[in-house]
Amino acid sequence: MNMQQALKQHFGYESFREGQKEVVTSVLNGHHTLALLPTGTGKSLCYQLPGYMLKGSVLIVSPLLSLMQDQVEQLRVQGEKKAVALNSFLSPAERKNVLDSLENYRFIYISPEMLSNPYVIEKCSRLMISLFVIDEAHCISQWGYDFRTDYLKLGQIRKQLNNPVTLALTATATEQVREDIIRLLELDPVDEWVFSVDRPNIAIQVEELDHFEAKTEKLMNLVNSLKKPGIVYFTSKKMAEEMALLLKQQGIKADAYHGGMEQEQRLLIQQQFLYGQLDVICATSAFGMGINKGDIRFVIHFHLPQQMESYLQEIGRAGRDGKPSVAILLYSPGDDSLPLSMIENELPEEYQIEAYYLNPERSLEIGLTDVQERFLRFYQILSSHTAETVRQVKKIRSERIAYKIGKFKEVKAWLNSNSCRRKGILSYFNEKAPLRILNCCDQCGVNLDHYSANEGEDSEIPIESWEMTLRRLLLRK
DNA sequence: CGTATCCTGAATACTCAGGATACGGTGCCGTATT
Repeated sequence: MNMQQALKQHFGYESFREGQKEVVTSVLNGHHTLALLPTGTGKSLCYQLPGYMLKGSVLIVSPLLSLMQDQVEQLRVQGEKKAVALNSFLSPAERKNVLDSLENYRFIYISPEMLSNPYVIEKCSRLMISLFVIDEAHCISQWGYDFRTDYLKLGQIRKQLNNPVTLALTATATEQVREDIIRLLELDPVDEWVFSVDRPNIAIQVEELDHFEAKTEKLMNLVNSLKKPGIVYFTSKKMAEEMALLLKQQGIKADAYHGGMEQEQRLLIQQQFLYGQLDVICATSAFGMGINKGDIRFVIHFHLPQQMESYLQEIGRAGRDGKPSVAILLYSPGDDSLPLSMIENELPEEYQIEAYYLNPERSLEIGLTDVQERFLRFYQILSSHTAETVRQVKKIRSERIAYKIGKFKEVKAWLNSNSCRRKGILSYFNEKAPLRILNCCDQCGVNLDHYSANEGEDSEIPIESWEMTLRRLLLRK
């Protein structure tokens, strides 16, 4: 069966979307592949289709339990029964059952943490793996060095799994991050498929306000007037909750979503938003990965993102249906402080590094957070000499902090620039400037009235400029 | 670096100014061996 037939048979599609064919072909030819496809392109098809055409099982590393459950659920709906999520939702008995019969599954989803378990590696190494997939592969670079260090082990694990053909998928990765992914996974040689991250139907607006109160007031006005549904991003859980409450009091169907809430509650809010019972989600960065909602009309940032990648990923949740949408970033003096302090506080301080390695018996007294403790434990392996470990970990710490501050400074530079916002984002991802579009950004000119709830359903909001239309027509085959 | 909260001392006020302090995001996982 060829690709086209398989596509029709298993997914019911007649044709591929941009990028899918190239990625699938590369994988079927047995090449390690890194694919950067814009949000909403149907990345899962890139490994599911080969899964049907190749012999063996597809092993998919996924960052979130909810994502895995969703994917398995979706496969079941498509009629695929041989799919399983190997994670802590399984009881010990279920887990043993699955591990003892891995070859019966065509699609196996797993977390990097679970896949770091030696017993699990051993079981998987006996499996015929047709394809090893890293979904949301930017997590390797973004989380691997500190927050979820098991991501850094994937290169080693890949070898223990006998070097299976590997596909790394992401929607946001700069050239540097892509290099990082390839190096850490030890993919050599590799086919890279990089498609534009631009989303021309999303207008980009940045607005500076004099102080915090003005920013809050602006937010209220925007949420009241803009066409919904929409997402408002905050850096603080508390603020997300307070603003959700404030919006509710104004009669807006809003609610909060963050990592501190009960799993059940998070799921409920997500479902309500998905099915239109909620219009506005006030969320932290916990919200969004794997959210498949096409009609999100606005994404507002009430706090500054830590890096351009996060920003692009978050605004990319708007307008997946291709209809005009808007991304608005609000900031006021002093907004730098929160991201900067979070960067500084994430990793252990120098004295804590010393205390942890030099006086392990006293390490409980130095008040390490969960993340700090795991960071120190992970890098313990660096040297058999304690003093050397301390020296190296201090170095890793300061380099990592400097790197993250550098990333944040890029956000600031973008904010303070006087040129086209879209051009700024694209050049950050090494893309050339796009053709001039209408309703591009605050620098090029954008009329927010177009995005207001009062604007009629059928009103046309121009996106294409005449130059673009002309070029599109000329290029048509 | 800001905001929120709690405490203290002033002055004698059903308070208030100002200092000290804490806090701020993302998620996986049997720390026994099967």
